[in-house]
Amino acid sequence: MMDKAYVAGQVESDIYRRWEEAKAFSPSGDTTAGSFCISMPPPNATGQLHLGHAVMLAIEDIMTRYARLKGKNTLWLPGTDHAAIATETLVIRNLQKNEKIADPRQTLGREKVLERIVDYIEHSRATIREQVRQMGSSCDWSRESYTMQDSLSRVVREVFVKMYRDGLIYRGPRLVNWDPKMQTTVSDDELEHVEEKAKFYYFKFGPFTIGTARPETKFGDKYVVVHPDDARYAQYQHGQTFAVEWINGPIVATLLKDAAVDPEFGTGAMTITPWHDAVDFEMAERHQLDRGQQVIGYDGKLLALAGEFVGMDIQAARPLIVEKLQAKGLLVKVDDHYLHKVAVSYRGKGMIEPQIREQWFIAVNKPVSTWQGKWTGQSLSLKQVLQQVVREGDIRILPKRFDKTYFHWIDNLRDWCISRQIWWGHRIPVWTRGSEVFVGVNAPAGEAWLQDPDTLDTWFSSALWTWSTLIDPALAADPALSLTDLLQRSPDFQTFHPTTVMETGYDILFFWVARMILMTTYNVGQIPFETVYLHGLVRTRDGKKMSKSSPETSIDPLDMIQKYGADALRLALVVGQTPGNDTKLYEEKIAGYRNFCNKLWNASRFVLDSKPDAFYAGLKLVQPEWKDFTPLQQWILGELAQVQKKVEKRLEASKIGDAAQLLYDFVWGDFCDWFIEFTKQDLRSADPVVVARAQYVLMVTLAQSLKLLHPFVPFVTEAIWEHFGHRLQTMPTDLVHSPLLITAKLGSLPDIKTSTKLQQKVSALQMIISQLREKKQQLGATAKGQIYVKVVEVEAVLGEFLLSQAAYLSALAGVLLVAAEAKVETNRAIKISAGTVVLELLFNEESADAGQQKQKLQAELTEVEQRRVHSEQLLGNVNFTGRAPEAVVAAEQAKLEQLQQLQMLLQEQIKKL
RNA sequence: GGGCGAUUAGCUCAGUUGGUUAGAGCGUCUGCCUUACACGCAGAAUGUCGCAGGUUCGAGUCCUGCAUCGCCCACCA
Repeated sequence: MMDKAYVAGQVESDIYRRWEEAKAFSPSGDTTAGSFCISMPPPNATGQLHLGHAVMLAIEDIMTRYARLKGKNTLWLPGTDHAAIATETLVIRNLQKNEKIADPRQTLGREKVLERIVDYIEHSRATIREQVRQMGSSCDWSRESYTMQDSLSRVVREVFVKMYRDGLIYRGPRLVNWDPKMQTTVSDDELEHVEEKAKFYYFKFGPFTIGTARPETKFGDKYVVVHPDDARYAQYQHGQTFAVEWINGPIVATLLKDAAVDPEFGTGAMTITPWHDAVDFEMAERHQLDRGQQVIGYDGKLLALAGEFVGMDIQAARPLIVEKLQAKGLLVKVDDHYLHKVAVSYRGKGMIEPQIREQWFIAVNKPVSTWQGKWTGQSLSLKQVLQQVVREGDIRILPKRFDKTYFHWIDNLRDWCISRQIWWGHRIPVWTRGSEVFVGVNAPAGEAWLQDPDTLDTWFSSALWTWSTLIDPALAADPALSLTDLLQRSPDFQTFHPTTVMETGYDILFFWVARMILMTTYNVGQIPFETVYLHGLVRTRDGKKMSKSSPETSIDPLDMIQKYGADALRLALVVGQTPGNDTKLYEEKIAGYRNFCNKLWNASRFVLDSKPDAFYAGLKLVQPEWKDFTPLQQWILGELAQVQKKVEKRLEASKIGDAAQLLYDFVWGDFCDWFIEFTKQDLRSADPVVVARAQYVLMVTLAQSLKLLHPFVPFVTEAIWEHFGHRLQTMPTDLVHSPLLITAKLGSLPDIKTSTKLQQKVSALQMIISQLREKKQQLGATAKGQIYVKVVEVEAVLGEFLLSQAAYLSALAGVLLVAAEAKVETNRAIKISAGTVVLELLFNEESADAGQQKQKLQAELTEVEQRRVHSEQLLGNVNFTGRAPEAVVAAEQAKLEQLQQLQMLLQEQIKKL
């Protein structure tokens, strides 16, 4: 016997364990229906599961379970990311806070700090693993991967070496985004621009007046730049030199003309500081100038060049520098309300100071790729390959509009700085000894080699994720094998790459998705995935981002799972979720889907437990033929088949929310509210065949619904499935299935004929029932006893149908239906229009005021006439028939006929009164 | 500055290639513990579909402009 209510918390972990024990998450190995693979975007190995993860897991699990249901050889590969900067910062901060070590790097040294990080990660990875399980994720844990595991680290080094030898990775002095707080570089994409109100200063610079918001960088400036077409400066020549009295004394400056200067801004003249500004750096490169001098140190303090300001913090020095310039009579004016944006680090939120440093880069514009797509023979740059694979449709991005942002991003893409000055991560496989340089997968032999202290950008290793995780770790341990060997000999790679879908948040399209395409096309010669499904952000009810800083607005997925179950949370996250759009989540929504789970549970309870075991014991049923089913049974089976078709279509079109909604409506509406209620009538029958057949249809419909629902709500469906076992023994054999729902195949129900005619008849029946219920409720207060309904006027076929279903009609509407000939005591008439039918129903209620009645009817008549006229005009219009589809014309004609009929009926009645 | 998206019931959102009287859930109101479910059943009320034009027999849906909100990108020092 099933419990009265479904309590998710009591069964979920148990069910998950059973799935794992049955190894249900591993690929079946049967590739007849094709293979399917998703690489799980690795959550950071730090931290807790948040709603972003939850949406990702829900969507991917639905895709995965659906693939399994369709019999595909399915793999969803889980893993975690070492999250270099985030993790290192966190561990360092913990050491400072908990162990009072002021400067852990200094005190402990590289090895010890790394040990602490590894300890920390081991612990938090275990946590996140558990949390991923709680969502019901059916990923294959036996293949769990981690960016820092040996096999992946090896691949990282292989790729570095390959790209270095191919001339794509190089080292050079470049302007980088330096984060003085974290003491590392940050990539362009890891920047955030924050609006800030500042002062904007105008200074005399020789004959010019220049504008700047950063006087503290200006010590070494010796170039002033204007726009080539600026009439105000037409008298000066490009390259002309002149003497300037500047902050720390007289200098010789040079004038440059460059179109990058905006003549409208400030005075149209500026000085450049290549060492601390990206635009200036590019301008210096363009005119082949020297790169100037470093003014600000890596610690964010002024250097010797600043003269007496040396060692000062920028913020503190700025006003003093301005003061000095003013004293020298160089300050022209100050604009106090200057609004601009400053760059801060996405991770640490520290102010970014551009600096020139020696860094490792990947060249994106160098034409070297051997990409074997439709462009064999051409030599393409990495950038071009990135564009081609999406433009030519090898990779499809959902929603499509993100193509544009993607292309735009690529257009502006500069060489990717891959080195980071932190310790946690893959160390750059480059060793030096004096002037010797060694680049290799393993350390060079011999003494005194020093390895580059920097590590690689986290995204370097994540960019390899779709395939580095499919390489057999045992093979990767063999140094004799080349990267090509590893790929060719790893069965998982051969079976599952390119992966089917990359499902992730649109916020990391550039960080990650684009880089996977870049690194995979180049190093493997394959696309990493066929489709990119980008989900949106989860927001609060009023559209705000959920953040840790305001815990009262944010929802903890783990709390919700505990309270409402993982299934409810999954549905709440997925219904209404369309690719690329944000969704709002709030507790009532989750509660609503919890209710649905309970509804499903109870409907199942009715189906499975409404008859005692003894009843089933005596029952031996053969599979009924189509004609044996009652019209209502045929109807529900037809609806079910149709829903299945639609759900499959939506899922294949990645419309996950729509598919879920469809099933929700079918189960709650068609199945529970109507079919089960209709069926109660059959179950009361004295004829065991009638009862058995009714039970059969309930079972079949429920079983198939459970299969369809399983990807969305795996726990409750599996829990119900468990109770199916002993009941199914009495059912025809084609329903017998695997003991676990997770491994069941969807299949399709045999011999179902969906009929639009039948659907129309049933919806007419439903509409009449609804309207009778309403009428009954209206009369409820006054009417005593039974209400008699007489079918007076009805289109022949439909009328026949309605009369044949009279028992159901009267049961569900709570009215007693009498035969057409039966006497009716009083004569108050109401009309019910239902689809293409007009019924007149008579109630034994007190006779109403005739005048009032007439007035009402008259009003109705006028409306009907208007609609009739409109309809006639429409059909009379040539364009209408010329352009509209036939079905519309037919419908319009039917509507017209009906209106004409109704009009006559009304006229007759008015006459009678 | 450039690009993208959103605007439909009190709230959160559906609305397929233009086509019957624009839908759902939550909330509200009314009546029900009808032996699957009160996490429920039955019923009701609520909409100038952001604004202004245009195309069309017909526009929530297509076009133009405007407004408000949100996001992304960008080198105005």
